[in-house]
Amino acid sequence: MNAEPFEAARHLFVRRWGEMGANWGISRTMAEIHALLYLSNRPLCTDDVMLQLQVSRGNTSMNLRELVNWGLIERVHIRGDRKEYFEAETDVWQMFETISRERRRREVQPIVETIERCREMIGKEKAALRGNARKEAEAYQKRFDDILAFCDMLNAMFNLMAKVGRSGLKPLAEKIGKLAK
Amino acid sequence: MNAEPFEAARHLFVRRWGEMGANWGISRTMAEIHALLYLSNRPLCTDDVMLQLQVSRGNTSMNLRELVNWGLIERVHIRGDRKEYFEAETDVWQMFETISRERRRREVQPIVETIERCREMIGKEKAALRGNARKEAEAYQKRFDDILAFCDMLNAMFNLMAKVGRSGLKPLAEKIGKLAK
DNA sequence: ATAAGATTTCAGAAGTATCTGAAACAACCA
DNA sequence: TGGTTGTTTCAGATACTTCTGAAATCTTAT
Repeated sequence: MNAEPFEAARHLFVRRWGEMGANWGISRTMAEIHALLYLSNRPLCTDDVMLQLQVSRGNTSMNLRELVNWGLIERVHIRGDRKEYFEAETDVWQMFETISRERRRREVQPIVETIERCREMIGKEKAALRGNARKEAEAYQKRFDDILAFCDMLNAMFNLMAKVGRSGLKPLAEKIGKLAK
Repeated sequence: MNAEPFEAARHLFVRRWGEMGANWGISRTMAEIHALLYLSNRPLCTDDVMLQLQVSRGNTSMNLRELVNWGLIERVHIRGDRKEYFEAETDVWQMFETISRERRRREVQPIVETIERCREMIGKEKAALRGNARKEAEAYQKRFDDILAFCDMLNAMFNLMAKVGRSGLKPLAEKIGKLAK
């Protein structure tokens, strides 16, 4: 029996996951490391990752740390071994919750704050305006408000999905039903 | 009255929208152009964009074309003017629908196909395996299946939101309720 | 203490993505 | 047809991101 019968499938998956990461603003290597750990049935150490992906120690170290910061993998210790090992979260709904929460906190929140600020800036000017200029101010406000409302709704949806999504559509429907009343 | 009372707010918004784009794998300039057009109450031409954002003609032309390809802006013609003008979609739910559909088609679909292929590769090997190796094959399949199931669910959610999201939570709840039955 | 093993850091190198500007092209007009 | 205006293209330049590797740091065992 081949010691690595799944190598081909794993390579394929790791490569694609890396490409996806690159498309979505996550470094290719970080995504590849994540894919590798997601598939692995045992914790891996820095050298395992270096060997599999052919990347440098420094790069591996930095990306592993970043993945730990994101909460997508954790450090685990193996008795009688001084090395640190890493293990990925394998519940995809938990992964979804983690990623969406982090990205919202890091990247969506600042935008929302900026847009609120933009809205206020227009609000202050509006009082002094008449006629066309006032109309324009209102149009600007509407555009900002539309985005803010959309963000609220999206946010609510993501929270709900993270909370009850894994158990299927039914509990989700009930929750939304209650919210919508 | 100042001809541009909203300049500050617009600049702020354009800058942030550009940063967001950069974070999410969309070129900063493309996102900035989109922001500019989203706020504008009239169609803008290439020179307007060049002037506002201080970017070259070539860059502007390429990014405008890309935005048209995405379906986020359209070309409009103004009578008696040979120049081409551009106008953004301003319905944020329509924007959401367009962006999520395009990104799924371009970026999620290939991953799903790859994972299905990975699953099959394992499936083929599995028949010949016994004991531990078989267990491992099943573990691999489970990981792939989990992601596929998650993608299906997410896909369904996005379709629903695109369809009924703009009218609030209530119709969404009803739709999901029906689906979940 | 100190030596060996493991990890982190970061300056500079390598690799990507994006942008510029000028030339080629296209559309229209007189 | 030739001239004018507007648009697209793309090779090379620039800017940005990611990676390497070796030195510094930390950790543990003796």
